[in-house]
Amino acid sequence: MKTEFNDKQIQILEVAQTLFAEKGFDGTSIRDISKIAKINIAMVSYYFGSKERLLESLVLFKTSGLKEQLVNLIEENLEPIEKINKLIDLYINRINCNRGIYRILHFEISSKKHVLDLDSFSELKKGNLKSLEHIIQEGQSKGVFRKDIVIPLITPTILGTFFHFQMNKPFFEEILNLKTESQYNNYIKNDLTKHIQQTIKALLIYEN
Amino acid sequence: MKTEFNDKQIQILEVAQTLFAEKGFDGTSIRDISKIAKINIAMVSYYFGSKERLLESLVLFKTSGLKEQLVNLIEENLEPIEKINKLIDLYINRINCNRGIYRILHFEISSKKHVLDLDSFSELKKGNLKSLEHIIQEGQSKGVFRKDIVIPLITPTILGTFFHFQMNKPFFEEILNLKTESQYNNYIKNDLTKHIQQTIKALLIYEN
Amino acid sequence: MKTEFNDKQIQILEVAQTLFAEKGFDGTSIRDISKIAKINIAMVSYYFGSKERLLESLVLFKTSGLKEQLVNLIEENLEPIEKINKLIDLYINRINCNRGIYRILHFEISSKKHVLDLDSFSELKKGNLKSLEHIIQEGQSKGVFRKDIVIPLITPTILGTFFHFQMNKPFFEEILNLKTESQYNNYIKNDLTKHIQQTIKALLIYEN
Amino acid sequence: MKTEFNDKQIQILEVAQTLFAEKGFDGTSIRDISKIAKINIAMVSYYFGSKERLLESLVLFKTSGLKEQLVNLIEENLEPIEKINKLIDLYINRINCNRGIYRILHFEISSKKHVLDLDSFSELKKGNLKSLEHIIQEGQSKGVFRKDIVIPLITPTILGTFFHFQMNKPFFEEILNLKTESQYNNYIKNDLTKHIQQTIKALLIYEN
DNA sequence: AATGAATGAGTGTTCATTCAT
DNA sequence: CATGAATGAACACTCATTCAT
Repeated sequence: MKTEFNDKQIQILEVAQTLFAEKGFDGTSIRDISKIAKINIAMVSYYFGSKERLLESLVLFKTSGLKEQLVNLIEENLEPIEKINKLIDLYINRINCNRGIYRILHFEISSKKHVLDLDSFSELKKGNLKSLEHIIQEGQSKGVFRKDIVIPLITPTILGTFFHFQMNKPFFEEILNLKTESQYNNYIKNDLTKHIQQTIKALLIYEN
Repeated sequence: MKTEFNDKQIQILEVAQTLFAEKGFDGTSIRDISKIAKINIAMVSYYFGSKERLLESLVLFKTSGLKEQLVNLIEENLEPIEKINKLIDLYINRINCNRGIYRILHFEISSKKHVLDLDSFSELKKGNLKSLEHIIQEGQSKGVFRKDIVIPLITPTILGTFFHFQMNKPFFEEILNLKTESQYNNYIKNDLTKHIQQTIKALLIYEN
Repeated sequence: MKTEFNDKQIQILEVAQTLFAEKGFDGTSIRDISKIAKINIAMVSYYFGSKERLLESLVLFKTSGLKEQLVNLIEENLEPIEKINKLIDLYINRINCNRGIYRILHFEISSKKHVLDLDSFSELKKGNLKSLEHIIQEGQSKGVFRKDIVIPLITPTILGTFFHFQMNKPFFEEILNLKTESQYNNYIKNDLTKHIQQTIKALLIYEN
Repeated sequence: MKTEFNDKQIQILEVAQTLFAEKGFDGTSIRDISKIAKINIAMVSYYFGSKERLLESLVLFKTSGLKEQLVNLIEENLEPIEKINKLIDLYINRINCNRGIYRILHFEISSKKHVLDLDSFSELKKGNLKSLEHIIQEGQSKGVFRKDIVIPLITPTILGTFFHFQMNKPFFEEILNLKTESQYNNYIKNDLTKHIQQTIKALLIYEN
């Protein structure tokens, strides 16, 4: 599958991301997409082949570059815990910018996995896990992280906390008294991120 | 909205839960439900009014009793950390048994909130939060929990970790080498639950 | 598959036959059918499941009864050659009344055979062949028909001649100077039928 | 309409013939043709004007030369019945090599007659008929053929028998136990051709 | 001379819902 | 009280064709 898209394709992908985020994959029709993107209905099939292949392209489009960012992070000259914190920052930032696609990737895909060719996404997840593993093992060999950590369960805690917060946006807006969109986004950037960082740090360092 | 359902309604609700879990709300048609539940297509609209109101009923039906369980937990004679552990156990157990509905509640509902009357669910979440608050404050006054905890963010970490694991089932089955359904379920009951408990304990107790 | 149809289904089947005859199976849309039959577009799928299953139903509907007619013919007290002539009459008459379906059966189905469940039609053809066989063997044992006849090739000559005439209707209207529909139909009933009867008789009796 | 085609046009025509034979005119899309012929989608419209005009060109392309063959046949020094037999051979051979186009010409064209400019094809048929007429009249004047023959109905019997056999290929493969393609083709070349020749001979000679 | 991009109209089918019985 | 029949709207997708280059 090609990974480069022209302007019109990108336009479609952006609209698709927004709508998928708002209404889910099944809840979004290509009519919706074409109407908002102001393109002909046939364009989606024409450019991407089908609605499902549009999703695949969207995944490819929006996840490109993450791997490089992680590799760069690993090679930075930072303490392990600082790398972890930066990685959490990176994750939340990226996902926050690409809400639609990540929501779909993590929560809609299980049922469609037989249909979608998402090996590339699986590879991405494995790569991410490897990066995390690398950082944690570095911390362990430096004697600052506990030895008995189940590394694959770290990511669910990082991303799961964030997603759960996002998915229950109206609820948290109410009980945390976040009245504007910017207050909400600031809360994510500051308080929620800090909470996740604190949680992971405690888990990595605290001796039960 | 009434909270009692007859046998046929319950039958529909159970099938709906299963299918919603498998294919999502939009991905499930009334036809699917009526075929598997072996009832007439018109029954869903007849009994519940519409597909969306069916979902509301499902929420009501499946979340009833949780509040009582939490209140009972609070009143047990246990150490705060033991209460937290038990609460995590309780959550994961319940959600694991009612996968469909919880998945929908947490990840599909935001987009439908304008349509669904989910005040009752919001109330439930607030009640849950209150129970958690109660336990944590008990631990704080006993001097075993840190004072600077943002309590509303504890639930996202507990549930988010679990959901993220669930939603990426195929991925974790592969990298954790869980070959059978029972191995997978055992991993949740033992390892994943322990991971979450450990995480929350570290967060509550560890002084940064 | 059920073989009884209600009024509306029959109405659809009749319209389908006409349109299939005029424009072929692929050339006819269910929109065309529904418009002319003055029914909702969804009715076709609703009643028959799909366009292809509509064709199957049409085959079933229009071929029913033929077998009985042939069996009755066999048992009549007639000379073999008279039975053959009557059988040709019967064929041409039936097919002429159900042009659409027979045309499709003989000329469109080969490419669709993997899709259509037409065992029943194949059975019909075998039954017809058996009836023909029976009559010819009777004639052979009476000493009036030749012994070296390849019976399965008789039907292609009977039906093929008729179909070829039909399919080239405009051509034959021109060269035979058949100006009205009734002239054309009369030509089939009299001259063409006689030609086919004469041909088959010559083939069955004439010693090379 | 021009009757000469360049290499690319011929390539398209060959592919079109194959696909029309397999799936019918309506069942074949320009996309199918262009994909298999490995040419641009727009080429068909560009070279031939439209899909229907492509069919017209195909007819022209594939029927050219037949007339000459027939004229040559007439002028050969053969007995009338031998000419008839040779003509049947010629027909079946040609048609067998150009199955697609003849099938369409005889069975799909009636419905499209308002659209297709097939005067040229009609001329061809008239020419063929004239050749047949010539041979038969020769036989009649030699006293070997009956005088009361309806000549225009001879062709339907020759071609119709063959087409009907072809169109019901799976059926005849089964009941005649023709297991391979070559067995099937041999049956046509030998048995079916002989059957048709015998039939026409009987018709032409046998006095009722 | 040839083609990639683009399109409006059309395809068969499924949807949640309504309604007469 | 319950349901089979029916429907209009929407679905994803394919069609033959056009047009700027």
